[in-house]
Amino acid sequence: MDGIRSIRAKSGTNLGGASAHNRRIMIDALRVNGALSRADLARATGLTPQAVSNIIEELARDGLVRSQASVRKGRGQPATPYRLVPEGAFAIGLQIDRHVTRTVIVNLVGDVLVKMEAKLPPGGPAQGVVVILDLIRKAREALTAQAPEAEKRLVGLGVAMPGPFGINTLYDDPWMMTAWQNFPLMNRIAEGAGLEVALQNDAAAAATAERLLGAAHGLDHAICIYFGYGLGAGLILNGELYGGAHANAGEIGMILALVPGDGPDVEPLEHYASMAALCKLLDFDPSEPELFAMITDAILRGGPRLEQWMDSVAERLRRTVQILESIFDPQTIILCGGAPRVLIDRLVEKIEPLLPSIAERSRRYPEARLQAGLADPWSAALGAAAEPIARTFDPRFSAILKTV
Amino acid sequence: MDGIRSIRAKSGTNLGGASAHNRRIMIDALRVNGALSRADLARATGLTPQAVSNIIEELARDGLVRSQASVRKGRGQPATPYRLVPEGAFAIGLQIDRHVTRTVIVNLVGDVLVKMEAKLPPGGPAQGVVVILDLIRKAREALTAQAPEAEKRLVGLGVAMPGPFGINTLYDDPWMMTAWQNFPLMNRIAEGAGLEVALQNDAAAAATAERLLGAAHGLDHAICIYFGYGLGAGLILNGELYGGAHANAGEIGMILALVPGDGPDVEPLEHYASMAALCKLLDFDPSEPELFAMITDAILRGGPRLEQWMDSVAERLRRTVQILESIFDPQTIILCGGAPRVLIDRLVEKIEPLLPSIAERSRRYPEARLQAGLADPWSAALGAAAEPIARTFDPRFSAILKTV
DNA sequence: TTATTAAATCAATTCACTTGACTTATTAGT
DNA sequence: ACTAATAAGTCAAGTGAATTGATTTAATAA
Repeated sequence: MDGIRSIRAKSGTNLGGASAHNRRIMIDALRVNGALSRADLARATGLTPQAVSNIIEELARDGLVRSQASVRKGRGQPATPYRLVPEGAFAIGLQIDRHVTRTVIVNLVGDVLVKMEAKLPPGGPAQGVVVILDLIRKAREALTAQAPEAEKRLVGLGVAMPGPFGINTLYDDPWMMTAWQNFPLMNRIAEGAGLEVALQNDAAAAATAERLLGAAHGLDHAICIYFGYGLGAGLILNGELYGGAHANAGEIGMILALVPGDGPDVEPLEHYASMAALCKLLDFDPSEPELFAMITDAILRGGPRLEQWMDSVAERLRRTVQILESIFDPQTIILCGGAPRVLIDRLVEKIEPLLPSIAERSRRYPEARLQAGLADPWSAALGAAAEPIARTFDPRFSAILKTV
Repeated sequence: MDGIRSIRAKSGTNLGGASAHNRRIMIDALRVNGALSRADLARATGLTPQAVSNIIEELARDGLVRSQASVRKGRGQPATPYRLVPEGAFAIGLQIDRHVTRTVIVNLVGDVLVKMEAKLPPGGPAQGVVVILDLIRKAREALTAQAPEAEKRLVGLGVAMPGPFGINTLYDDPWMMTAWQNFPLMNRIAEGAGLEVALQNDAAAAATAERLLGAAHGLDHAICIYFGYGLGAGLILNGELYGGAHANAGEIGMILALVPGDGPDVEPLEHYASMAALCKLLDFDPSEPELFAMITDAILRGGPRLEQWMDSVAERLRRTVQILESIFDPQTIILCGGAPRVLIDRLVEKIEPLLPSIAERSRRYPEARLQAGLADPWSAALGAAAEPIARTFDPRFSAILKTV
């Protein structure tokens, strides 16, 4: 179809693109800095005070920002700070996991307003999608009960699923959800919900959440290692989530040998370091509703088998962190996950001390080389909800350009 | 100094930023597609024909593009294609290596017009900078002899040096050029040459060269593994070189254990896979002027020691490729280097077959998963020269924004 | 009390892209 | 050979968001 004219070019832009960008940086600045006056915004963004005034006025009219009491801070007319209005926008997040689906609704600042989950029937996507659409409907009803005007301000629906996408049989195993990926799920959900739908893998979603309201808040270069049922990484580069050429970037669970002593038939990292591996070790059923509590208990009880597993996982992750630092030179690396808090915290402890790398610079950031992030069964769903917010309001190159 | 106002915000933009971007995408489109009519450009970029007409007219006035004979291609008025004018801009590249410094001057389309090198005196940067400035002066004289108008059209001077930067003693070894990095070299060169100066590590420079005129031409997601005296990677993400938070991204030479069988005291990858390691193996003096010829001879002669070394390097790089594919999901990976052609080609051969990864998709690009790129002692210098061209003419997010 | 400083606005201007009508040059079809 | 259709490209007026420069407002310092 594009065989006739296969001209490769980037998109142009115009006044509208510039204007859209300026609106986004205002919202971004308020999100990162809390509350700022127009004069502050003008200085920080390089725009003229007049331009900022016009933009803020418009954003206020749209219900996205609001002034608060003016503050005297020295000579001169007192400044009127503006802040984001939490009820300015809402977004739905949906996580589709192996045995369960979860939905979350957040507002502009990332407050969670609705949380609901449902068991997925074993019949595969054709039956699953019915459950999913029903769950979304119920969540929206709950939202409307809390905030009657919210429906009008829904900016999108984000979906998080285990990756990688578009690869049918790399390893023919139950670790991947092949059937789900081949089903036209996004179309069905978009139709059913009447919203813009975007798909991310779990790790990317978790990174989106970390950036909106977690440890990566305001950072432009951060790597989030997502320790969930599988293992992945969300890459925040230049302030944006990086997806690679086919939206599968960050699949660190697929990495092979890492640890001294590994034999030639070593399996992918994910087969050692993941909740799936832990469930196998403890002989827990991953579909068990009380899984998180059971794992938390098991870790608190301790025991040699578990300690040994955590030590070996920590050793692999220590190597992984060193690789990621060498490759990305990030501000920080965040270990987060759809895993119990204790597990993430214990792993971060055990991964220290880190291996030498280029991140070992004399003048470090406020940020540590490695830190713990969100650890919650809901973190992927939360990240899915963060995606439409980020896509609508975060400054991004692609938001400036025309769509051809 | 910024303790008083520590407001974190992104820059805004205006008509000027949009306009600058549109000029850049025109040049980019012509670079990638060869020659295009205004109508083609309008369709490909999403701008109106009128806007394209104005921009092209201006670029032609500035001597950056030129029309060629019009072509009839069916019904309708024949199109007038435009192409880049090679003499529209020039840039100087400078490579500072352990024992030698090289300079290259290229034009807008990447033709090499001048190539010169000089031995670096052992006295360190204070004496080295004299040699360097003298070399640059001579190169410019040679340029003026060829193209009298070129001096006015010099857009900058790129410098390539071994990284990492800003890290004094990670490994205290002669592999790094600590003294050089602590010397205010860039200031001295900028003063001496009267040009904008930018610093990259060798691998980043090589990637810049691959993108301007090598295997990554027109690709937006490519990883260039640079096999030189050290080992590094240049990361082309979203069409731009990615430098990380501190310009040290891509230091894959620092990665530790990789290969099944490595012991716990494994050294960084670079100590196995690099020209430095090869020189050690063959007992060659790296400062030897005929080094490349000697290595080429040695490889053509073959021998068990060399084969074994290449096998082991190939095994490590195979793992590295699998890691990079898993992490970046790129369109392709390019093995290039300041190393003899035969070595690069033999390594690419030996690295095949690649390990399974997410890059193993059914519908591959035209591009292979792994391919050989530029292999030349001059490739880092060439890349250094490509940097100012890229910075001045390539579409980039930061080029749209105001400088605060 | 006055001068200084800073926030914020008003009104006019600018500039690059867009819009819509028009010209020019070629081929397809009768 | 003529006419209609198609496409490239231009002309001239219009648009919209940021800029410019003057002005107003409200605070503190001297």
